[in-house]
Amino acid sequence: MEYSVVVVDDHILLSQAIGGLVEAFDQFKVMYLCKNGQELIDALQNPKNIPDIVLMDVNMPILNGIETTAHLKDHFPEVKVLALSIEEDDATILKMLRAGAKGYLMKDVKKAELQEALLEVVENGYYHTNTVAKILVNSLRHKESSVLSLKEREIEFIQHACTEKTYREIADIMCLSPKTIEGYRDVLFEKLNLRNRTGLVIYAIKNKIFTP
Amino acid sequence: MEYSVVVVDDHILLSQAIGGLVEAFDQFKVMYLCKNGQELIDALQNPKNIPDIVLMDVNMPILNGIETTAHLKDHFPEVKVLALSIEEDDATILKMLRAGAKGYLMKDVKKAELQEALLEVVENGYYHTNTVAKILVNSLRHKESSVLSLKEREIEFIQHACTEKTYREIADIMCLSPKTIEGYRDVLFEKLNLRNRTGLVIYAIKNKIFTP
DNA sequence: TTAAATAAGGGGGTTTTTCCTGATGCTTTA
DNA sequence: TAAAGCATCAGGAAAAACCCCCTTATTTAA
Repeated sequence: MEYSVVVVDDHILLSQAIGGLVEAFDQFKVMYLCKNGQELIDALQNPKNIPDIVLMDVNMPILNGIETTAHLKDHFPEVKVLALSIEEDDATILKMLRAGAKGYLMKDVKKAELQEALLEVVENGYYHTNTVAKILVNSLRHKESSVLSLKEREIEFIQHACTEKTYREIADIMCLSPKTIEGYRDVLFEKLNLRNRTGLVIYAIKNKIFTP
Repeated sequence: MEYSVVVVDDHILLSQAIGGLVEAFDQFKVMYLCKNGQELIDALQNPKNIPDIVLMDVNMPILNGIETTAHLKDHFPEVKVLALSIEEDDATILKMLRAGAKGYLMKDVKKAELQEALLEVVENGYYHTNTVAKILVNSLRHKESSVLSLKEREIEFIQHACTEKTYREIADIMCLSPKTIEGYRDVLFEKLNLRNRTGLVIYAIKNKIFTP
């Protein structure tokens, strides 16, 4: 019995290449390729197009891997998502797993490991490398820290702080007193252990709160 | 006659997958794969390992695509480098071409275009997509602006400015007077049209002078 | 071989940021 | 219902950042 696989990746060359690898595995067969999450969801409207496994990239235009995975968990829970990405930061991996991915592979895995991961996922329902396991354990210790505990208004402020605006200007835009803005800043410095605005900017970019 | 190809990419799965695609082309054969520029250069010490074409990723640890390409231009000019990357920003593409790459492919090209590019490179010596051609034209108009006209010392300063250090601390590290550091800053603000340090940080990240 | 560009440094003043402590009112909750 | 939590705002001081205008060598280039 062959398991069916769909590859979702906005880089066509890569999805074709990865598809080629999967085809080479006896137990697996590529059904089709998608350029983004929306294409996949559209395709799944036809029950004939429902695969056993989706090999999903994380960064995609239109509908990214996280949103797409969450959608699949709700509407096609029988489809197993295996994330495959060059993103290595903890926050992204956690988001993906929380969205329902059964495993997370860095793109620097070897061919054999891809095959093993695919097999594990169809047979046991999940596959996690040591790296990912460590991140999971860590995330429990630091319990939902950093990004996840930031409030909406704070995130909005951070995004403005990543521009050339002064705090006074940010206050005007957010319709708050400059002193309130300074309060936000002070709380964030304390909470995130930062010394100054430059640190905040770097933090925001690292944690994808702001994208340059 | 078959042309020999070497794939250099730190993501093993990708280099294997791309290698698989290349193998499928009648006219081309994969000699071996490398995980970074250093591995490639080491391998080339043996004349038997010199390929016709190198398919080179840009972002790699140890020795990146730009440095590696520059080294090949000097030491193995007969080897044709075809860049293959997800990086799409003008500065990177220009650096790569200036380093001696014969073409630059985005990773979202189709299989057929990869084959065409490979053929063009061995037959005509170069292959450029419309996108890349446009960037080249543009770069002539804006003649070497921005990043390229920054001096070594300025770049070093910018990288420090992207941390939480104060200017005084940066001055100590760079063994310069704080006033000189302020001079660097003022010149950069003027040259790059910025208002404050935050702007400088964002500029640095956008232009890959600093990577968070 | 002058002139221009570059690199390093400085004086002094203004603005912004940073760091305190504390106050008000509103909502949640024990 | 009293306490606790939270968002909002304030005053003031000190530090850092920003801005302009300037000097002195050294190197480069016309």
